[in-house]
Amino acid sequence: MDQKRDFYQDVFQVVEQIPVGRVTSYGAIANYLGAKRSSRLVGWAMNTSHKSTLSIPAHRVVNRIGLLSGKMHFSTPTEMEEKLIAEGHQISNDQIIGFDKVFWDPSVELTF
DNA sequence: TGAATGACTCGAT
DNA sequence: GATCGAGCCATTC
Repeated sequence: MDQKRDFYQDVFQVVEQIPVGRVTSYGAIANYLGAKRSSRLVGWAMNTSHKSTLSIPAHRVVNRIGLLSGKMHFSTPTEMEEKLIAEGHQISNDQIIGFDKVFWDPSVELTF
């Protein structure tokens, strides 16, 4: 399992690379890792990230439509949108407004 | 060991 | 254009 942990480490590293005021999607991270089909694993990585001592800005990671699908996994269901709002984002109906504008694609920004 | 689940995504109807 | 179903990979019970 330790080897599999590297996958999480990579996910965490990518999430930490997300600049403030920008967000990305699980599929984008999975695609960057070369496994866009493993988007679910990214979600699991976020779940495990909460256990990690590292502070993973999981609130900057949403599904492909900018919906806060994982807000319910935070300490409080509103913590995710609260943090996003604190970074200057606008949330409407648990969805990020202008998601296309704030979308941050690691495979493009990091120019792998 | 086997089966079920999950913070997703894409394709088909 | 919108809705429904199947797929994929790793972890957990």
